[in-house]
Amino acid sequence: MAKTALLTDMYEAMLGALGKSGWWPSASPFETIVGAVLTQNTSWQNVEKALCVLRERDLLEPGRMEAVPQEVLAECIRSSGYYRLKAQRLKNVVSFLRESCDFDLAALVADFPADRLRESLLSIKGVGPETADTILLYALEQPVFVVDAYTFRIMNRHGLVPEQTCYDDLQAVFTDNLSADVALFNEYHALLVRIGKSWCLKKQPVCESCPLQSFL
DNA sequence: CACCAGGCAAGTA
DNA sequence: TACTTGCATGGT
Repeated sequence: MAKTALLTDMYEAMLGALGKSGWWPSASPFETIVGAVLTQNTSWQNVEKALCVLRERDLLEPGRMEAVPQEVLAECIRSSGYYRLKAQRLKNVVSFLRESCDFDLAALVADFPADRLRESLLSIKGVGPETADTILLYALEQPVFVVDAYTFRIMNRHGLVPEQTCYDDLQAVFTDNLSADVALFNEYHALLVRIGKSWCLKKQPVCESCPLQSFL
């Protein structure tokens, strides 16, 4: 299929231009999950500050995050924006982890196939498709392709998907044409985000310096 | 000053 | 079903 070759060429172009990304930056799967919630519609720079505070307070561990009052948790993550909302969302996630696997993330993966696990994650208030897939790929190392606003912008901009493409359809473009490989999906999403940040794909035409220009 | 950032849920018509 | 709005800080 031609799309497979196109997607592979795009990947190689980005990797050649930017190099390996080394995602997800975190010390533990739980920290990755917390970061996934905090980065919802928020710059990673602001998320890092919140993660630093959580680390200092020794709260990047599910049992202690469960124990701390929500208002205290909210103050810790103030820099990440939507902080009252996200404190509630983190509490929801921690409750889910307690009830579903007693904080044993490996057991979570062992007990459910990835698609059932995705449904469970989506049932948590505050966990939508991107956050669920981010948790599955970067924290639980399942071969799930993460799609986000950058992915859509880039693919739409290059005429590869129509304007009103929904999350699942965009995700299918990748999963239907690439092998289900954790390392590949990890790096591919990371590269799309990094390209999206560096090359102004918002209003102007794609810059001449964009590694993806040749795919227009 | 305006605008954006690695979304999501709830409300409205 | 298909929009719209609230959530909120910090950088450019």
